[in-house]
Amino acid sequence: MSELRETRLEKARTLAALGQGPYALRFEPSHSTAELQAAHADLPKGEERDLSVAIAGRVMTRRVMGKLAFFTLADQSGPIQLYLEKATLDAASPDSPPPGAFAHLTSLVDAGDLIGVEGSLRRTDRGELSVKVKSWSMLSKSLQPLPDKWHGLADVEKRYRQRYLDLIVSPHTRETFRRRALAVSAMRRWLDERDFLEIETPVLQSQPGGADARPFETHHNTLDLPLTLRIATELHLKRLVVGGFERVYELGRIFRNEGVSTRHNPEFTSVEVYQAYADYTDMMELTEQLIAHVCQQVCGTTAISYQGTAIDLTPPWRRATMHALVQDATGLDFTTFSTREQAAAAMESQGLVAPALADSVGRLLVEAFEQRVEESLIQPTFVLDYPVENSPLARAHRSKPGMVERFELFIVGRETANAFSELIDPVDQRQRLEAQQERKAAGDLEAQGVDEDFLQALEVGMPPTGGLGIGIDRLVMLLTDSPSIRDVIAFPLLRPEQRAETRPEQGGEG
RNA sequence: GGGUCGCUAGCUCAGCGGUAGAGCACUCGGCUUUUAACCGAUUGGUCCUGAGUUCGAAUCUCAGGCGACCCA
Repeated sequence: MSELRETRLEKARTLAALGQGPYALRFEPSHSTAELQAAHADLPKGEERDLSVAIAGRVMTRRVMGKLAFFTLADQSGPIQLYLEKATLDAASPDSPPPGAFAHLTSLVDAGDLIGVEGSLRRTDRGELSVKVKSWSMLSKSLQPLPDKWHGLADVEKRYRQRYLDLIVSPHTRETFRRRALAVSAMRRWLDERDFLEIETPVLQSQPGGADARPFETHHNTLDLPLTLRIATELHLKRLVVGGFERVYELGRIFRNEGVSTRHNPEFTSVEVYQAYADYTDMMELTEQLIAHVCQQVCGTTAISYQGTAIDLTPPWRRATMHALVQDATGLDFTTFSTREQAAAAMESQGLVAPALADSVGRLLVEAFEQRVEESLIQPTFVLDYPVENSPLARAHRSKPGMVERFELFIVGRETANAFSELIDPVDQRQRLEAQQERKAAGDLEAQGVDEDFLQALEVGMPPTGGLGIGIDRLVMLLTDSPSIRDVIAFPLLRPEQRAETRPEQGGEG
């Protein structure tokens, strides 16, 4: 409450009068708490090491008992105990005005404050390595109380809205974002070492493309130009391959104007990788090597556990065609259907739904896959060979009519990566995009349009190329055992909270 | 878009028609080996918002807001 805040403001004023900020310019720690814990693990109970260390961090808990006090101070690396003795502190700071350095420390420092301390090391009789403090300084006064020290922040909404509090009190949350950073940097390093160049492509585009999704719309004022945020990086990265970059990638933010769920956030991160003179079988190898490497770097193993299920990411991974998987699960062999009606009737006989929007045998095959197979693919599985109708940017299969050379990677029942032997024939590509355009005109909001500039690039000649996209957020969910995508996005999209002061004035009736 | 559940003190929660509660945090007092410190005292509320039912609503009803989960 504001009374609590007022109390802390008063303490801040008192600190200022004592020459203690309360918002310091800088402090130079000599160690992190984890370094101290590691370096002095051998210090026996009740003994001291008379060296001088300086550490900075946030006061997490306070235990004051008369002329002795224990604080827990946490920096990024973790906690350490402060051993605060009145006699030691007062003797080391004789110039401190009454009632003395110890009293100032215990009465003006609250849980949540950032302080710096200098002192020696001591392991207490109870075995806790502690900094025996000789002097201290206020680095930043907190005006807000910390969440419950025992229960932490249990309210998920508060954890997302006030992620800073979640990070302060939840080591698990900190570890999740540390792992995310490790995963992203391991991925970049792996690609860089193999001569892939990361090249940034536009987020603002006049024509969205490269995926089936609804874009966010915006506007450029000076050019008076309607623009959309990118829904994929595909079409620009391919232009770069046309331009002669044989190995390119981009790891960055993608925006899709769709719903929010445990697996979807309107802005998310993908990496797309393109390798000239390669096909989708090369991309399968690249995918399993890359993801296994990242997993090894982040988790120290490729045999992990996700929500209680053991997942083995050690290559090689299972490969199966969509046809075979659907046949195993439903008994239906989609290669034998020549008309949509035939396929739909067969599906319905097996209790599957054949929606009207799925207007071809191929689209029904995908429907059957989604209804009966997808969620059962727990261990990493490459699902091969998709119908051409659903894959306007993938090249026709070398031996299977009506299919394209495409795979999606499924892990724990979720699509985690998507790759093609890229379509490089500009005439075929134009027909495919025009078919998309027709669907769009017929009301399919997610269908793609015809990107003339991209088609012109293809006409200049694009080498045979393998392309791959990986959903970083879903991969990080797997590597951090997180059940929701919001657990791996520091600031997930939420509706703005309606605050009292921003509420509209109560006026006339509705 | 549909369904279920939730929203009460700074935090974690109880209360489920009859004076708004507990633990922690805060404030004050005590305490030199604590680590959810302890002991004692105090303080703290738009019970998410609005309307309705009722002698009386945190509690029941309706509408709305925000969120979680499931489904599409």
